[in-house]
Amino acid sequence: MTALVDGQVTAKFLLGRRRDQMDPDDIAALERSVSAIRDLPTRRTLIRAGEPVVESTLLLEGILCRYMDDRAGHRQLVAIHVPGDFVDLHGFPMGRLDHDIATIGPVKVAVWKHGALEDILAPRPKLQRMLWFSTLLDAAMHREWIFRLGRLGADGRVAHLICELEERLAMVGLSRGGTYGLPLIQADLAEACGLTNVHVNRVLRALREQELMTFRDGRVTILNRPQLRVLGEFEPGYLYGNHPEKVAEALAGAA
Amino acid sequence: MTALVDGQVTAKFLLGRRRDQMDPDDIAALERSVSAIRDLPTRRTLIRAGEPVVESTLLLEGILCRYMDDRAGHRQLVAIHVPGDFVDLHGFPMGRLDHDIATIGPVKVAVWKHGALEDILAPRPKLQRMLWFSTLLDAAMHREWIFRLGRLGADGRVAHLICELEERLAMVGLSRGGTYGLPLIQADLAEACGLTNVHVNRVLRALREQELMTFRDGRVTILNRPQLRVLGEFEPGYLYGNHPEKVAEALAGAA
DNA sequence: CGTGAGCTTGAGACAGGTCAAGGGTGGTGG
DNA sequence: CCACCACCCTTGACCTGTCTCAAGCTCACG
Repeated sequence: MTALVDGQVTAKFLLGRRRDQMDPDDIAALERSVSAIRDLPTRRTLIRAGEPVVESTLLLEGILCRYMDDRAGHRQLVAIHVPGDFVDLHGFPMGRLDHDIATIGPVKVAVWKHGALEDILAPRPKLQRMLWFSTLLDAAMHREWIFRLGRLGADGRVAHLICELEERLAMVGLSRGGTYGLPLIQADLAEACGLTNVHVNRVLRALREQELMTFRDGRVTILNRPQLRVLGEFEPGYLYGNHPEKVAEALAGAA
Repeated sequence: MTALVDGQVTAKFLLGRRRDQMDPDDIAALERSVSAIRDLPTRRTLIRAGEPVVESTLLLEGILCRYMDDRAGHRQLVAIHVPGDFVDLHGFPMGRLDHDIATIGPVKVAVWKHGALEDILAPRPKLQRMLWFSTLLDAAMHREWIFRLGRLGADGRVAHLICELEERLAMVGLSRGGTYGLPLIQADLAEACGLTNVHVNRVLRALREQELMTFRDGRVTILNRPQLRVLGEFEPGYLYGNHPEKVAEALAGAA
């Protein structure tokens, strides 16, 4: 349990998206109804598929993932979450999840009991709309992942993911100048890209040799953003960022 | 413009899911606020990525798809829609879409102006929750498609899709006894499965020779449902059907 | 009866998987 | 302080699933 300054818990929620359109009273209501702040260790499963979920989780620090296992036990990541993401808000309207959620590194999260959400949302259709919107961002990213797996080769898949994470982390102030911390191992990248870890290793080498990017010791450095985006066929429109052109300029300037 | 008996437009919406939990007054409000019923021809693009969307579409008859193109112009389907699906409800909270929507065969749809939705949803948080839920079904299916593309081989991908469509069509009464109409061509299946049409053709032959299923002239016939589901690693939980065990029994009985 | 859209099959190429071995590094315990 | 171990990264050799290219077939329709 960590003490946080009032108004800080949701500080990154929808940041870079529509946070500026949120009603301050709605934000205050959300802040007031948090039921707990928790720290969780590395590689811990938070929620298992099928079990009833009675609370929802906003990621404050660290990286979480959602995944599904195939019969042989091989994991497919279906989402990677960064701070500010309302990770399992899907469980609120649905009542259970169809996949597992787990930490990758250590994380800090805030949780809301679904009952508390019910109470604050009933009289606040606009806030409910915002939460709805935030789950649709997940859906948009899911679609992009389908595209990534269905149409891109191994290099493109890795490049696309690295570009997406840069953009998302930049929105919440966690990526600057083309470099960001990413506490994944190569096997995690493989599970996100539908590849083997051996092949991800080769892809990373190729990207390094082409001087497009590096990924070492949990840190990504993008060396040639335009080329990396071409390789990954990355167009950030699906992230529904506030100021896509301004972000693009800022990033170009920083590179 | 087609005349429909009052109360029929949304008859399939959430059918087999949570339709029975919907408030009759909410349904009536939805019915009343329909702005048009339209018939659309084969292979027609309805909505293009990025353009502002001011109305949302409920599919009444036929099959629609959502897709994204890669740089070379190759299409990746990210969703296939069946009657009862509120296809582009995502555009209501989001304002625009990140992908295109097109018909496959001829379809009949109902459309709602977003303004009309705003009006009926403001005082109806429960209805808004239902619409939210329906978009999260799409997200759940997206996740399953990610799994399909990331972890299954060609046979499994096709098998999985065929099983999913059977289950979804059965929920709205359009699949019986393991057979259903599916007005796709092999190239559409390929675009949904991240494969080439040549390879889909070979996969279909293999599935036919193993007496698991056939697909000819726009009709699917499932010959060995248990084996097909094993091959596709298909578990219908992600479809959030009302009575998964009853559905399973009914289907087993019909086979 | 010709034409085109969709289906089918074959042969060869290649991306990525599989299996196997070795190397670096940090943590732990003797 | 060193030895060991676990975890992760790296590389090589070979294998296979899927793609590519190409040709022919079927059938509905004008």
